[in-house]
Amino acid sequence: MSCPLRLKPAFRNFEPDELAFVDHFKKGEITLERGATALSEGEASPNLYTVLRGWGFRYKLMEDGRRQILNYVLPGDLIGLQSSLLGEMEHSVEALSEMVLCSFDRHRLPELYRDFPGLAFDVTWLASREEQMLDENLLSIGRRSAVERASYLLAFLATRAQTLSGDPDGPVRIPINQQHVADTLGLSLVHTNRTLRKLASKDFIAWKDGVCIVTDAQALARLARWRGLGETTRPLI
Amino acid sequence: MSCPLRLKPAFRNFEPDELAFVDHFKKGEITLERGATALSEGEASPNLYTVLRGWGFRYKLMEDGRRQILNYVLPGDLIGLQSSLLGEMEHSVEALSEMVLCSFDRHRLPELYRDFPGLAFDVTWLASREEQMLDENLLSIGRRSAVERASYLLAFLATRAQTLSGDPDGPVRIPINQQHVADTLGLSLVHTNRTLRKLASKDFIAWKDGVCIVTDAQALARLARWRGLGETTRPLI
DNA sequence: CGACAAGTTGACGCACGTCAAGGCCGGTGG
DNA sequence: CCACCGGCCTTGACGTGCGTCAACTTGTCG
Repeated sequence: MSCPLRLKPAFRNFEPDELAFVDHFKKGEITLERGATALSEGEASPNLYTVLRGWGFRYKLMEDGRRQILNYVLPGDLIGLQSSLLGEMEHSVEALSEMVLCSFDRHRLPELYRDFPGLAFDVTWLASREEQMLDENLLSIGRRSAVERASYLLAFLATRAQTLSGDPDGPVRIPINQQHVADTLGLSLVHTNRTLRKLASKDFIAWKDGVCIVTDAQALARLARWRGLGETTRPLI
Repeated sequence: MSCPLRLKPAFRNFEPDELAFVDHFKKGEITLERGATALSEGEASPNLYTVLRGWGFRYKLMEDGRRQILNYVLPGDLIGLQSSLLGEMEHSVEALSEMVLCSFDRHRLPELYRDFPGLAFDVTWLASREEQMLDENLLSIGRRSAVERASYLLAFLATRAQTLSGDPDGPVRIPINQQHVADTLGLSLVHTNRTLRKLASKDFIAWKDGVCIVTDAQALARLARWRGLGETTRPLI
């Protein structure tokens, strides 16, 4: 049951015994429709997942309906770690496209830590990287203008997608709509639309069939004054 | 060299061999003045620290000087993990008061993972908790109004301080000024001041000698529509 | 005494939010 | 075949929360 993701250059190579354990640790695969909820705020999921295919997003809701998207999840990302460690999810995860998840039994996480320190290190690595992304996101929402924020977000997502696909240039298709962008940036839908139109008029992006096409990620990064991701190869559980 | 922090009820108990390793892992103690920088963006620090005493904050800067405070660090928090795992700090840490740090050699982290899975688990736990705090912070900046944001921040910091002190009520002294609040909330200094005055006029907080006194953390939490921290006892490295 | 850090307040402008309407498109049902 | 609908994007008009500029206060330190 070898994982097709492992072949990608973005991921680090594993030792045979590590691979054997991960296979063994794996419970099964789950397919989600676009719009389906992978994990819900408040639940104590028995599972931990690695995204194999598709896009999703993590978000929080307030009682009165205000929604904040915290980050996006792409293939190779680990989700549900919070509930595994802290007992309960404090955010939800929803699929943006059809999504395939690889599920693990969270009760066997101590086993992983006991027998495979290299993999345990990788779990921490992934958590730390998520933290780093959140830091940049916080800077963006707190201190960037609307145009800068939108530019940053799209450059960020395009870069992540490019790293995965291995094609650092060329247009990227991001399966989100403007409501997602608004809820990520902390802006209203109307103002988000006006902001995105500015980027579209410069031909940095385009909207088509309800998805965003990023045609010039570098220009967006420059506009946002964003340095880019310090990408090295990464682990995959 | 037993740590005075360990005696506090907020932290979990350790096994003797774990304690022995942590002692052994420990390189020394560092004292920082108020305003001193513990870690700098861009550097690859050879150290990992646990805060023993005092307050600090993590922040990022943009080239043009805009500053965003990401989170605050209190006793028991681990700092410098990013640089240990990902190679380089993407944020800085500055002391808000005199601060004592316990330093560890980051090159020995693999050793910790290899021989003490329980401690490795704890490191991940701390990273995951940090992520959870950032999530709430992001919701706050993205979706809460100025008054709600300020209320949330002060309730949050007061709660953390109370958990550490073991005194869940009573006034809390938070060693920050209004510029820190502004840079945390993503607001201007002037508007932050006006917002804080509203909270002060309701006697939820007071400013004195350049520090904030929180007198009614629960009222602040209610105002911010914040559910509070899901605090259990926590590990300490 | 001046210099500086930190809080406070008023006046004014702008970036953003809100309300409202309309267009485009694919899906569904008569 | 058209009628209707819902999801999504778009645009105009107008209001407001917050930013900016500027000045004053108070306390502390030299």
